[in-house]
Amino acid sequence: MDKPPAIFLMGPTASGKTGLAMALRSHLPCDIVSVDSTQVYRGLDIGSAKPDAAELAAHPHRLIDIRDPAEPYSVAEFRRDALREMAAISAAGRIPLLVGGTMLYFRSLLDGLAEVPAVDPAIRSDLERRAALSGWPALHEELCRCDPATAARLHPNHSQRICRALEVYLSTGVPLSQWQAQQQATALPYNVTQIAIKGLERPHLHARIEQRFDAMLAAGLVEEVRGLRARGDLSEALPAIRAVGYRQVWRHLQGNTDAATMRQEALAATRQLAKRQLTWLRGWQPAAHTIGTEPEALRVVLQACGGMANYFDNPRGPHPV
RNA sequence: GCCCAGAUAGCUCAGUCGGUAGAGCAGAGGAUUGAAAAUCCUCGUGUCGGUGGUUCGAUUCCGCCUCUGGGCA
Repeated sequence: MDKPPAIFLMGPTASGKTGLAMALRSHLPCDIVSVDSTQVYRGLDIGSAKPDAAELAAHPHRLIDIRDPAEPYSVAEFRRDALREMAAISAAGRIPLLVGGTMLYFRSLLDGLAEVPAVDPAIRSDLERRAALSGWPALHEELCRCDPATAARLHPNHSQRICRALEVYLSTGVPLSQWQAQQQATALPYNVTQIAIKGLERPHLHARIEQRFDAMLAAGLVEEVRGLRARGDLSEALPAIRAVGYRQVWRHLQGNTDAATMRQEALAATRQLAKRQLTWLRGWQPAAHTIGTEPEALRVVLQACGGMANYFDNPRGPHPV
């Protein structure tokens, strides 16, 4: 094995990833990198199930609290940031432990991304304005003319991806499909052990989701969101405020829903998130080791990491640094 | 006790001028290349509250019963 080791710990929301990651650290010399599109935002603490201050002090997480909620983050930035953090961890002779549930982010590390130049944000707002007038199917027809390959893959109602494809073409003059075709195979320079927590029965996972959301409410989630609203510069259009839980509480604070309805909507949104994460995991390539969430899982993890057993004896790793 | 209105999918409800019914939400499955906790696609048989009656045929009309709202006592 030429490449340094790395561990991916993936799983649906509320499956116990964070706890397991922290437990792993007492057995392996690893440092945690968060793979979570919501925990990147400062001030989104309770609702994003961020580890608390004591946990973070004992187990530092990289790529948490790196963004203001008013500034959207993106996969491309994640990939860049994560590779940088992983390199730093490896250079220190430790193992990067990537933990989270944002499956597109994991995917981007495994497969790379097309190198599309940044696009002018004004183009997107213009497209959205036009969509509001004539509907996304009309813009899909337009995409058929400038990027038929991408258009063929997209349903005429698929707002977000039609918008992205059009803005890339309008901004760069080159179809998105062409940028993607030019993408070079960029193998991740790590020997990755992938672990997926997906053994939970659906009713059990739903029960955990409910229990955890009620704990979030008890911990002051509504107050947290009230504070975000009080800033005055945030809106439902931002990815941070669209996050599961935040969106529903935001609507509640606007007076659109009562507390009971807000809770039901948030629970449903969380279940749906977990379902989508499990859909990713079901077809995951290369396949990950599957584990449950109980203590025995730790043993399975360590066994799966057997290839790095030498790290137990030699914390500096198999490579001279 | 009397009067009125309801009772249809897990939930909220629509509908059938009598020919066994369909939306939204929930749920399930899927997609996923710079918003991804996002966005989008597909999937609806349920004693039409119970029971008698009219009818070729009743979830639909009529009677009674049960339950739930509301009103009057």
